Amino acid sequence: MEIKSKLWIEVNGEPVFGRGRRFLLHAIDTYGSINQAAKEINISYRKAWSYIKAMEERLGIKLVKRQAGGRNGGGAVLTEDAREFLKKYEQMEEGIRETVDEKFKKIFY
Amino acid sequence: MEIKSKLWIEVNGEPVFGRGRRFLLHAIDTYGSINQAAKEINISYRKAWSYIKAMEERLGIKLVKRQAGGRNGGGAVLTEDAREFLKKYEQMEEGIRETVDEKFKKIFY
DNA sequence: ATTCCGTTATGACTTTTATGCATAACGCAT
DNA sequence: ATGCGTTATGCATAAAAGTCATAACGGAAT
Repeated sequence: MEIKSKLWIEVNGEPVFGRGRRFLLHAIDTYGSINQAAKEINISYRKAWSYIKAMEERLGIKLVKRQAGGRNGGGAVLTEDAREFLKKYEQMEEGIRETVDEKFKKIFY
Repeated sequence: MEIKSKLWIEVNGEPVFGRGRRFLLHAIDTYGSINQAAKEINISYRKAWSYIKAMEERLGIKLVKRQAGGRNGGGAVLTEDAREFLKKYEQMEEGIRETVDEKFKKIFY
């Protein structure tokens, strides 16, 4: 038996950001490619792409600058806005899970 | 833009308890009927029933004593185990949402 | 006994959501 | 021109969630 917690941000009742999307943006930042990033975090490119599309639409912010074609086939990089958002979210998340786990152990064991 | 958080318990990777189920058990305790409880928390009887079934199977604990037929058509009451579990979960949940909301405001505003 | 009532119990269907597949378009480098 | 690995999407399929209809129950009133 284990405790799980989830944290996400909504806009107009629609989810726009959570742990999965955080991993995705992070991986894009690392690998410079949506495709590569998706593989790395074990989701399909299709899904990654849908995530990004939805995030950008709902947030009204451009998060990923993409280029199809060109040297190495193209790629993707995070915008400054994305980096800022990511940073805030990570701060947000930090400590929450630990708090939850602690509480769980204290009560259920 | 708003923050959302969710807390739930899993057994073997399967969810067994969360806020919705907490409301359900609580309502059953109050109304003495799954049917009535479901209406009260705005879910279908079918869903409520599925919840209970899954919880009991996965937890391996009898949570709701039911009777079909009889005076007033029957009804349902929580077992002692259910009450205990509910109590622990509520302790668990207490304070978490507040912590999250606070953190969110501090960072995003 | 028979009927009535509100309940539990489930199967079957429908709708929605998520996932996966196939394919087009891109543009630099060779 | 051709090749390469990428982004970009429509479309089909699968899975999950939700809805609907109906059976069975058993005490109480008739």
